[in-house]
Amino acid sequence: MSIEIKITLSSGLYLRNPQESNLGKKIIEQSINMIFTYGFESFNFKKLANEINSTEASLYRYFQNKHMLLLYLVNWYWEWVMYLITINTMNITVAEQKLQIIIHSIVSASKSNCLVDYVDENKLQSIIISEGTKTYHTIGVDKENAEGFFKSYKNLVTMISKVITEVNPEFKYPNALASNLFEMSNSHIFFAQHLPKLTNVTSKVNVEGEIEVMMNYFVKKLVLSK
Amino acid sequence: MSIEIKITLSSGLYLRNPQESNLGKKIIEQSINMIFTYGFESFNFKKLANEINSTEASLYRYFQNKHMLLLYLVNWYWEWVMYLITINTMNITVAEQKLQIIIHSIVSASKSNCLVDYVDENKLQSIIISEGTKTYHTIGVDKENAEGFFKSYKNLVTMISKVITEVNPEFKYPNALASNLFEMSNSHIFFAQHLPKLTNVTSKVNVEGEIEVMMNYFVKKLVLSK
DNA sequence: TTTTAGAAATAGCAATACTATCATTTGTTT
DNA sequence: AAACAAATGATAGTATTGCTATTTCTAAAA
Repeated sequence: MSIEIKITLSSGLYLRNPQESNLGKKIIEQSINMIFTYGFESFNFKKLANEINSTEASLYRYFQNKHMLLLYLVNWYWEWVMYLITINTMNITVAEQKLQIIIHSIVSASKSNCLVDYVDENKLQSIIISEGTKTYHTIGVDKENAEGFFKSYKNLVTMISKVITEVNPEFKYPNALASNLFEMSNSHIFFAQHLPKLTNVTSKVNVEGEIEVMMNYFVKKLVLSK
Repeated sequence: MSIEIKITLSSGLYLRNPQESNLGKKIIEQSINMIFTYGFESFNFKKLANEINSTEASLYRYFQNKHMLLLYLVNWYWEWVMYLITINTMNITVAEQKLQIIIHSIVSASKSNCLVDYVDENKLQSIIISEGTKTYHTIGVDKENAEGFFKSYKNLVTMISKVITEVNPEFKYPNALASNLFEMSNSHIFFAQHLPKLTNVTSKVNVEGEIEVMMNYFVKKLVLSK
């Protein structure tokens, strides 16, 4: 017996809830592996179906297409980070300290214990870093936003921005800083690995640690200095 | 008669230099129009060929594929911003002021006078905002980086980081801030239009102006405050 | 036991992402 | 003006992708 935690995601993201069947869980598990390994562009439902000994048609019963599957994974991640922040800041009263924990949660989300066995948070974070912004950099962004497909991200940013405002009610750009912290974390983990000239992270062994220090420094300067 | 300025781009980006023929120029001009209008995903060489009364095969003689064409456009933009910064800061000696001009150049690149008649800088900036990061968020990023396909971006960031260091030699993250300024500008122009909860830009009429103010504020706090 | 929902098997189709070949036009050199 | 090469066009073809549809099988619920 094990405790089963379910992340609740907008039902518009899928045709059939993948959390509620074996095949669904295999789709999530193996799609994470394949997108992680081969990238989103060369990933498709035929290859995934082969890998899990299912058929293309079966996968299309769960997700409209691969874009929706990616959107599902990305929403999962946003909810996962939200969950991490919520439990890690639960007993913290000092806003400043909350913000530090938020930064740590964003940068090191994948280092946390796994929530469900079929989701590899490590690979998932890597997917968000490389493919995450592709979910909204599409021609259909406004329609999908209206359908609530980015709600988890907006909630996350709203929540972080509230803590920023708690730290400094005068600060004018809490939402912008909140989204920037998330994007900055992703960008610089990617840059450190692939385009090191675009960052100042030098260590190869403790990329996340260095980025956390940098982001704390940025936040301190921006929100705390007068 | 007109003065013709050519932007020099790495020859690895194309098979045949599009700047050196009529067809080449039409490819650039019309691909910008089509990617701007329909997005990169639903853009392809067959549609482009139809639009300019050419053939698919002819386009493939200029670019290996549509990804390389996008990379070409993005490199063009990076060079264009570099050019703008260079001429706008030419006679400025105060580093702090240079940095302000850099921020203005990044945010309002499209507002500047056109360099060549077949490139619509306005649409090009919009493409960079929506599709730009897709050029390096691919499985082949390391190989393409080794071939120098991101050199223009790295040069731009290096150049900006030098000015940041000039302003404050103690500042530890000049490269990270430089790339972040560029990405932040793009992100928040996009967010203001499509996902306003992720930013604090409220005006619909002067998005660029507000972002410029915000970025100047960030830079001031980060680089100038002690 | 019947019903039924989910999944597998199979087929097929339109679009995409190319590649190859050959003919034609255009521009350059002599 | 003739000869040549380079660029482009026309046409065809292939493998893969992104789906949809239909029919069969299977296992669990009523």
